[in-house]
Amino acid sequence: MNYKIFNNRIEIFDSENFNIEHILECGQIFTYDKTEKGYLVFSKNHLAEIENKEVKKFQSPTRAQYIIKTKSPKYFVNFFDLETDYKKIKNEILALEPKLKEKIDFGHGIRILKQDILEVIIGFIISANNNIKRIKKTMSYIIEKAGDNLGNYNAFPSLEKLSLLNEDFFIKAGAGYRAKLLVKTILKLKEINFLEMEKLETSSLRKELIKLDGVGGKVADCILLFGFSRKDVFPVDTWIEKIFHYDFDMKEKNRENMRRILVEKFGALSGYVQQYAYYYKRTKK
DNA sequence: GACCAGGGCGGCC
DNA sequence: GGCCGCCATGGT
Repeated sequence: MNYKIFNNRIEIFDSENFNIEHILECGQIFTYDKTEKGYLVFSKNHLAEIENKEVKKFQSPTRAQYIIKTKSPKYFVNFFDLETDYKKIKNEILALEPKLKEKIDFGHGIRILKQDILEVIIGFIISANNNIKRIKKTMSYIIEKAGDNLGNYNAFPSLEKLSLLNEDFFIKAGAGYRAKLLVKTILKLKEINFLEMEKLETSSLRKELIKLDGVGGKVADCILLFGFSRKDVFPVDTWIEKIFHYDFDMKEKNRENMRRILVEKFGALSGYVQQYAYYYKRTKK
């Protein structure tokens, strides 16, 4: 993608394949805030401030569309997946299923973030039978109360710090009945070698993730997609279920069966398709 | 005051 | 194995 990297910022010139609202509001991340100028994004101990310059079409194409202000530009080049060619991905999806054009056009600026695995695991355990506003609120409570202060913001707590928190803390954070699941999983995570896990193929890794408390098939798929960057998964939630019945006019009721059908159809493109479909269904009107 | 939210779990058959 | 009721709680 067309971008330039400096020592304290990244400039983005491609508004067709990068739209910060599409990226952040498509439900893949819960650790961000909307501001007057744009967005603040938190990941591990890093912070990025994204400004939309809203360049008009008749203005010079040498002017940046977005400016990502950060002390960690290299980290966010990887985080925002800037080296992946999304135009190519969209064309491959359309070749497979032309019906998806409206959904891809609607969320054309989506990019699948490369998030920290620990944050994704915690976030998506909280996500079960929950809504995004409340998930965000719970996550920011955890960061605010348990993360190291780094000046004007806090880092996401390390596994060590998380393991010091009890069920009562997560209930206060608003996690509800998921609080005890979080405590159990955090304890299990301390025994896991993440580097070894990353070597596993998707189906084996999925089975390992499901062993964690609060992680079933759908949450495992989200962890695989957003944390392990595996694109050969298709998380089926209540919104995808609606699309499956309405847009695709299929009568299958079992989510596990829907998942199998969708992954079989879209293969290595599944994760991308899921994001375009989800964002469209949840956002439009 | 229902109904819904990026579902998972345990009990029952 | 599949089905079903329950689970906390804020948003709408």
